[in-house]
Amino acid sequence: MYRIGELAQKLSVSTDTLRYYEKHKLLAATSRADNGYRLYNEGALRIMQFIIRAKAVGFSLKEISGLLSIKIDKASHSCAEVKSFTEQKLSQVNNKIAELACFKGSLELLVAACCGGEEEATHCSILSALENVDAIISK
Amino acid sequence: MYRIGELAQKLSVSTDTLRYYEKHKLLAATSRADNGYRLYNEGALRIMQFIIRAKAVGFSLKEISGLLSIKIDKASHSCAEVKSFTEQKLSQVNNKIAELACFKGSLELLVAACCGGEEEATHCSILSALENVDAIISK
DNA sequence: TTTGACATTGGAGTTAACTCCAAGCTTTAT
DNA sequence: ATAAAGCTTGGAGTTAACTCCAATGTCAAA
Ligand SMILES: [Zn+2]
Ligand SMILES: [Zn+2]
Ligand SMILES: [Zn+2]
Ligand SMILES: [Zn+2]
Repeated sequence: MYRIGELAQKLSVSTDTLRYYEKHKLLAATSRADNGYRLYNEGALRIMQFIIRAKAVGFSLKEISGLLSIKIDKASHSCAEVKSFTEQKLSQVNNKIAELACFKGSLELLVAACCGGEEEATHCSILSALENVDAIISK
Repeated sequence: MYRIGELAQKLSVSTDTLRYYEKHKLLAATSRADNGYRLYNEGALRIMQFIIRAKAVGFSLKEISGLLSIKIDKASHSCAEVKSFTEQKLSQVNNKIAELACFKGSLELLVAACCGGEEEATHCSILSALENVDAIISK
């Protein structure tokens, strides 16, 4: 059994994070010592690793909570369910990427058009593009 | 001069947004009517358009605030300054895209490996990948 | 004249995932 | 004996950009 600090160090997270996850029903301590200290077993360690990996893939804690309840009782859930969950996440990620790609494109245009010199910004194409609807397109 | 509701409608933003921007020093009303109503002139309209365009390009309100103070006194600032500001933003956007691309790649692997069938999720490759460090890589 | 639309203010609520804090235990080392 | 390190709790603070609210005032139309 690990005390909270040991588990935290093993996983490179903070003890606050562990307590936060407990408060938010993601992972409770396995038991408590006589003095009230939280104690975690290997199972808890593996669940934390699950959570950390799911986060690394982009799932939110709320979504991970959903995944955990499926994982706890796999027999009551189907592959279809898990896959559609994952596909939904993927499509969210794709949407965000598209939005950022749009930002990226605009910013690249702005950067390319600006001379970047040390003179006064009175003629700066970046500022005029933001002032003037078609400043970049019309060039 | 526009009242707040007129300007909001013209720009497709909420009146709350306009008041919020005022509170946060992005754009104050040009003046006040005798009854205390905010009044905005064409200059204010153009500044709002600047803000909206800058947002569309990915700048945060805080960053836009910086851009506005440059824009107000262009002669005291250089193209170099504006360009580096924009390049910084671009690099932030690129970092975010890279992170999301990483999520995307992992999620696609997960989705591809799962059969998506209606049977029990006991054998689901997505769940095992999240449980087991190398579940996907080892396949 | 009374409704309805519009405006004012200050301040609270939202979301996510922590992070920090104070006040107070327990344990271990010196 | 005491100090350091670790643990407990509840609760507040953080960030971004709004959004919503209540209580109240203004103005035009029917
Ligand atoms: Zn220039
Ligand atoms: Zn320039
Ligand atoms: Zn399957
Ligand atoms: Zn599956």
